[in-house]
Amino acid sequence: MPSILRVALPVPLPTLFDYTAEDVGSVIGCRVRVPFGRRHAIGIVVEQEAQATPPDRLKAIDAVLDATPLLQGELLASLCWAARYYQHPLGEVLFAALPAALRQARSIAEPTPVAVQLSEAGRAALVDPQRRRGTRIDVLLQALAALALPQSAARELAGAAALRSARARGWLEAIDANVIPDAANLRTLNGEQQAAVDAVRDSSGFAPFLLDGITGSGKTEVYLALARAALERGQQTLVLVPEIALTPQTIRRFRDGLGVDIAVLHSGLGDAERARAWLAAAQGRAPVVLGTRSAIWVPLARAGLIIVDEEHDSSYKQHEGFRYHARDLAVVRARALDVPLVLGSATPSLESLANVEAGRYRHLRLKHRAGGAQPPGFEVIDLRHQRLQHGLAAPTLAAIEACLARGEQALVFRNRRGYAPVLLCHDCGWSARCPECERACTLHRREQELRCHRCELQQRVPRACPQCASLALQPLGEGTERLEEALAARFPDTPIVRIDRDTTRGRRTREALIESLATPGARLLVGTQMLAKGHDLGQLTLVVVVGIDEGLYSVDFRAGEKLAQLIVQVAGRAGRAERAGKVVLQTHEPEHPLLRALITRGYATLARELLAERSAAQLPPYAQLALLRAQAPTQAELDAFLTAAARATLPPDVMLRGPMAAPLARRAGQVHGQILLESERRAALQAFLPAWLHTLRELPGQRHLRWSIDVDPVDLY
DNA sequence: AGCACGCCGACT
DNA sequence: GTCGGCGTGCTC
Repeated sequence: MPSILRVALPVPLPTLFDYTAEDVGSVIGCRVRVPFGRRHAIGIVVEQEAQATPPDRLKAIDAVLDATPLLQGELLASLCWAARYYQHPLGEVLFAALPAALRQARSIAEPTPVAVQLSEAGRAALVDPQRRRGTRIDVLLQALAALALPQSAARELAGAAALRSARARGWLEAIDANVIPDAANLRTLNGEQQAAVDAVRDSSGFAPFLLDGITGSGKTEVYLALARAALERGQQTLVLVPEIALTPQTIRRFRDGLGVDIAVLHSGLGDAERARAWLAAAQGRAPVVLGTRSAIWVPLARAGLIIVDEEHDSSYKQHEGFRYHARDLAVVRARALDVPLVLGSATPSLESLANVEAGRYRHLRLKHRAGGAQPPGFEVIDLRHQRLQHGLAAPTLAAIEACLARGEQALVFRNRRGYAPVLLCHDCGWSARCPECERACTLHRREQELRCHRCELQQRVPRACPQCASLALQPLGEGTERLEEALAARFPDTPIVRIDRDTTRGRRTREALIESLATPGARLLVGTQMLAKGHDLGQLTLVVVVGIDEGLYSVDFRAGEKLAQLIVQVAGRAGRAERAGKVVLQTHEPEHPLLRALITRGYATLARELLAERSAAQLPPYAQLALLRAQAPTQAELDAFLTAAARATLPPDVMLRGPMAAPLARRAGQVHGQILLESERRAALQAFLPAWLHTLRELPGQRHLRWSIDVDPVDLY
């Protein structure tokens, strides 16, 4: 019987397209090639109904491209849910979830084996007296004599060439990576860790947990034990980590801890590799999938557990196009898969803490540092009336000096790279701005460049002010480059390592730099966010945080939460078993309530206070937001659209604020504006949005206009 | 998003 | 006389 297929196509249209097909069987979730306008396109079937006499005017599909569905069951349902929730066209959502290699008509790459062991021939070769010893192949055979290795571990051990030639000689054979080798080396858990593991392991079905553990408390050990337990039940674990945390160090930790090959998904991967990891997960061959934000869309044939590490991290929110939040979707998927979910953080988001308060998540706490290290103490340095040397106060420098004199290591943290965030003319007030987006340009002195950190646009540094020809151009404020220079001048005999995006171009240099930190001895580190988490920085006993005042004065309602999280995360780098670390905070507002609360009462108490403020002000997580952003070449065109949008008839429990100018209202020759929708009830907002967006699409005069909707925006820019 | 159709300016 | 500018409209 012929059927009608409802097909999602990768176009920014909020509709599905219907086609006819003859005798295709069940093809929901399969890719199809279809005629579309005057061209052909690849789409995904999302609905199918048998119909003896299809209405004419429908075109027929060209071909079904998959024998088995690429997207199915729970994943397809979650994707449909996300498309509706984030108000994004389903076709684009489905294609965003597919690895690029599968978005085309190409057939699926043959999977490669994920673990290797010695074959019969390999065992014979091992004892063959004729065979040369001490070669890389020999090393490989010796290692495999003891136990099977994940392919990646074998490659790392002997090199790709040796692996290839050993396989060519028939000495190796592929085995199922789900065989759990004895190589897993899990550390013994302390009582708190064990209690957390037990709580999750004893849960059944969907069960969300907030694993709230201070830095150094060993959250990763808990993840490993849980993943191991899932492995023993023959189930898969999906682990999400923030962008900057997905390092070879992290991957190795999971692989060595579990003794299985880890399927890694991140942006740096080639199309083929990505497709292979994705398919391995889909077919249930990958026992553990580790990835960043987009890995939330991996299909899991035998799901057992989802883990979101550093769940407060804002890199889980996609900032353009399909603006989803991977942490929130982890909840959706865990529920649909009926598996436990562990959200881990030393500084949980207020959203997750509110879910704990509401009884929706269970709260697991790790209050002690593994190995008995002391938590660091805080010292606030009042910058008022102080003479600063390149942003550093005398007491700060004294603390650094004392630390170095003891032969210990200090970290100076500044969340701005470059030399100075602003270049200002002292005579006329001109400042260097990006010609594209009008933002202040950062001075990079070594390269003699002005760079825009938003659009990465580069200009030469002018010798004189372009406006008044004065030579009095002054760098204003300090970035990591300037701090490094100032510290090098002040402590000429101490080695200084700067770690930011400028000094770590290329993955390898960053790893090398960080590994060089492990050697003992006095040393100064200067760095950005990159240093705030994930890495083991060795022997720090002092952390100095520069530039926190910017966070205290920000208009963003989440600025306080973000600043507190940053300070706690950076502070977590300090201290070791024998000696408690110290954290120096420089500020012009030593009495600021947020700082006082954080230092005297700690993050948990501060978070509770911030939640009370959010509740009183009716802000998230106690209100739901959606932000309409629009841009046009002229103010008139923008205003016409936004005022028309604001005229909508609202349901009683949805509030509309605006139109208002966006922060950075003019950039790239475009005027930006926005409208904010608020509601106490998620359902009310969700019910209103589709109709509203429908009327927006119908509005006339959208020739030069671009607009988008952001459900649950993380920053209102 | 593509890709066509369509109606107005400077070129072999 | 045409090549091509991008405005506008459609895609089952």
